[in-house]
Amino acid sequence: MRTADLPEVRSLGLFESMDESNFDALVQAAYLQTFPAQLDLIAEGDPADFLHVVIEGCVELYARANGRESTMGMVRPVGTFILAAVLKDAVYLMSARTCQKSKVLLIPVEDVRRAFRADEAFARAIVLELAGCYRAVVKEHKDIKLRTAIERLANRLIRYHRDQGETGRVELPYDKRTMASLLGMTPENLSRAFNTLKPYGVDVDGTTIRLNDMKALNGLAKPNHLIDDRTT
Amino acid sequence: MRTADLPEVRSLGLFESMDESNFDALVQAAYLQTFPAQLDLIAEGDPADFLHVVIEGCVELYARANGRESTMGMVRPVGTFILAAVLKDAVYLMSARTCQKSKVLLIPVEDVRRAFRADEAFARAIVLELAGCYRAVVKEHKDIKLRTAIERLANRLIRYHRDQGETGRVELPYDKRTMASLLGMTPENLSRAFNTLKPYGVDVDGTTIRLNDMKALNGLAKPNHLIDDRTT
DNA sequence: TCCGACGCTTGATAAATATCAAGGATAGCC
DNA sequence: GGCTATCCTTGATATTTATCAAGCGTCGGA
Repeated sequence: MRTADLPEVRSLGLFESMDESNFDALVQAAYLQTFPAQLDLIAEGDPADFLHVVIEGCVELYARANGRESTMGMVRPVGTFILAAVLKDAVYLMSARTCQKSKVLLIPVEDVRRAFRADEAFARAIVLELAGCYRAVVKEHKDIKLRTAIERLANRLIRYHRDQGETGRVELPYDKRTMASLLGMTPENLSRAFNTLKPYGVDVDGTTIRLNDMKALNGLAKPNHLIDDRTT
Repeated sequence: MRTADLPEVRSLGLFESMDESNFDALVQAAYLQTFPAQLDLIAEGDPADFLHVVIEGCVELYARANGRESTMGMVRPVGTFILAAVLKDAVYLMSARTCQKSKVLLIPVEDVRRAFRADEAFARAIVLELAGCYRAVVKEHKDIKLRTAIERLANRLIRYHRDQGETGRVELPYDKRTMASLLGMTPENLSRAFNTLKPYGVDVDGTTIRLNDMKALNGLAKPNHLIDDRTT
């Protein structure tokens, strides 16, 4: 890795409490690479080789089965992916590809494990990151098992609205096809879901959504912090 | 905890590599309790107080939202639940109740965290358990996003069949209402799904299922080890 | 400027799944 | 034995979601 990138990486939650010498050793072995958009980084079924940390850009996690494909999640800075596979020394359960030009830190599995053993602060940070990812999937799973497609969309809009500062306008972070897959529906259905939400003050203009009646939208969506909050 | 139960607990994967004194301290603080069937152990939204380890019996994890309820998973010996909430010091995302009379080891959160800090072997065991739970949910999530209800049922039958020694007969481990919720469908739909599988050699007699044409069933189900294998 | 590719939308239809209502089997209990 | 509660199944129907096909708009390249 280039020394110019060191401070940036050092300040990430995952590494900031690490011992200096352990961090140096970890970084010595790691690669910080920039990938173009739409590039496949890993494929499900492959054995875990590197822990991936997204530094810039955005990475899509997706999975395939029976000829179908579904977006399982999106990783933005500063998030990791396939941490569980690395720790268990198992194969990847999901594939990953860049959505945009992205900078990714790649740390060989054996070095992650060595640092995990050697550095208590790193071990604790890893565990918190892992627990966070786990809880995120549980929430996704609750979302899809307990809500209809329209409720999922409504809640997602409310969530993005909050994330973006409650201005009455939401900018969709991904194209609609990706949004649809992430929400567990087809693109056609997403279009129709937006139409269904029109009476609740949801106006669509490309990737910009206006939310004109939060009260009505909240009434329909019934947001639940045990599903929609990302931080807890 | 009663001293009579000590060896049994000591031999669990989570504890067997622990230092003697650390194990003693942990066990000193823990409770081994037996609960009757259908008893609520924790409720989603409550702050994490104990790490739960199922020693005997069976515990159902479930969640509610918008007036709906869904079974999120089942924990059998020797599995833990709500480990992530304990480690993150957060609220539970799921509720839990016993399915049968069950023996559960309750370890106060602060003692788990202390042991995690003090004992490297315990920390590693915890991480492996957490990573395992995480991967299990990812698989559940893939199952529901990538398969139809009938495919989910077919694959579940194949999985139980393998677990039970491939005798051509499967004993359902839970009643059909619970199976339906676990598989993300209504009880009525489960009944119909069984009927749909009849031409594939699936014969239902109460909780006993005969699988008379594994080739046909496999052809329909297309099992995928990245979804159906529990160990990796 | 025109063209074509692409992403999105819409309509028509089909398939999957849920709901509501009723009926049967089974098991525990008096 | 008969009663009752519970669970499961079945049928009829409604709702939700997907599929297929076409059309519309935009954007970038020739």
